[in-house]
Amino acid sequence: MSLNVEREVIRRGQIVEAALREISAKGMCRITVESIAKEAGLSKGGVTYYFKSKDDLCEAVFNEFFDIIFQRSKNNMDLCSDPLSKLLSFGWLYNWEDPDVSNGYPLLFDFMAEACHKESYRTLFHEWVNNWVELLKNAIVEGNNAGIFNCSDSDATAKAISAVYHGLAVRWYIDRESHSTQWAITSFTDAINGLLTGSRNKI
Amino acid sequence: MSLNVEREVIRRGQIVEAALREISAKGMCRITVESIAKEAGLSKGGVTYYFKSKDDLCEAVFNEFFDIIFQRSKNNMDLCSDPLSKLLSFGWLYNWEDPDVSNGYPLLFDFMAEACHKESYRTLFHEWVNNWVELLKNAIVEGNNAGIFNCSDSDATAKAISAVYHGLAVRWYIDRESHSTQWAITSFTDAINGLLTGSRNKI
DNA sequence: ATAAAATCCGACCGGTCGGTTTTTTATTAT
DNA sequence: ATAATAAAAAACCGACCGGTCGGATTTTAT
Repeated sequence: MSLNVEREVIRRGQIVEAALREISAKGMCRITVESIAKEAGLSKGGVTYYFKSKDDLCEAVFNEFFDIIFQRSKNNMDLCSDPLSKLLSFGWLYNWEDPDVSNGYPLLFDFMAEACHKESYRTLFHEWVNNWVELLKNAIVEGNNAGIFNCSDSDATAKAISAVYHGLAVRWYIDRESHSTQWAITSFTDAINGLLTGSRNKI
Repeated sequence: MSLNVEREVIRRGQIVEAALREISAKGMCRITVESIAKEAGLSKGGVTYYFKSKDDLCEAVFNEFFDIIFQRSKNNMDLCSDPLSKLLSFGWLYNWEDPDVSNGYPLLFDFMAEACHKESYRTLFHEWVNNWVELLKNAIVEGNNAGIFNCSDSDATAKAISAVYHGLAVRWYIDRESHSTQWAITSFTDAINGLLTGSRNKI
């Protein structure tokens, strides 16, 4: 019995990871249940045994993906001690060598395109952003208490920081010839500084 | 003859606009040549007479879309006299009532998802961004000359401003309950200020 | 050892889509 | 008026996809 459960976990993991690679490589509307099965090393029937529909599987993929990125972000931030470097600890998301990164953006873009037409995807996105914002907010409040920042609206500021990172990442990923990693990091730093000291947080 | 040309221009316009509405409403992978034809008020054969493939048509749609947005941005900016308000003249892109806006984002997101897998889309994106950056760069240089700004790297700064706007727009559009228009505008203003005076432009 | 349950396979079905071809209708030129 | 040409509609085709299902195989329980 416990071996069955074990196997189920393993199989679902295999399938989700294969689907993740497939979506990232080809895009959601160009993949099939069969191509995922092949990538996972089993048959179409095998996949449908664990996921009752393609949509079902895709949702699992996105959940997994968001989880991975968030966990890594959190772990990375926890390595930093001072509040400002915590806010700047997302530089790893501009690292091409990292498979989570290079595979991640196509996935994220596909997800957002879908989110325009699917309520459930929008709420998932909302939750993901929210987790992220909470992380940033904690760092901001910490900085406020330490007298480094002086943010009266930590929530809005955190949301803006998160959004700014995203915007820079889009350009960095899609139009890489014109948007270097250095450009992204410098822009990120400068923009965050502006947000921390901006009109929203003036007394 | 010239009457035929006239008609062809009109028809192609009809079809492109119908396709634009369809893509925006349903997403690229859920529309068909037939649904576009229906929306345009003619038959499948009528559409393929003017566009030899679906891909062909989609490319025309994106070209049209990028053109519209850029032209409106430019016109709007030209209404402003001082450089700073020129940089801030993109507020209309956070206006739900505007159909170009509410229909535009799903289109843009679909486009970006596709761009991950299609070289030609990436170059189109590059050109679009570049046009936009030139616009911003002009305003920055103007501000430099007037002694209002002091940007040593107007290109990188312009790119960052453009990217920041984009990032805020994504959140504003997809997770609207948590990201108000006021939030977007304030964030935009503060971030731009940070970019204009940031480390990149320090002597 | 054997029954029962879980797992996996691959053929198949209904339906859809993009693209092509054929037919019909409208327009133009002589 | 009629032939010729262009435009639009309709019919059709081949390919593909998601989901189902019967059965083979493997694992677990008795």
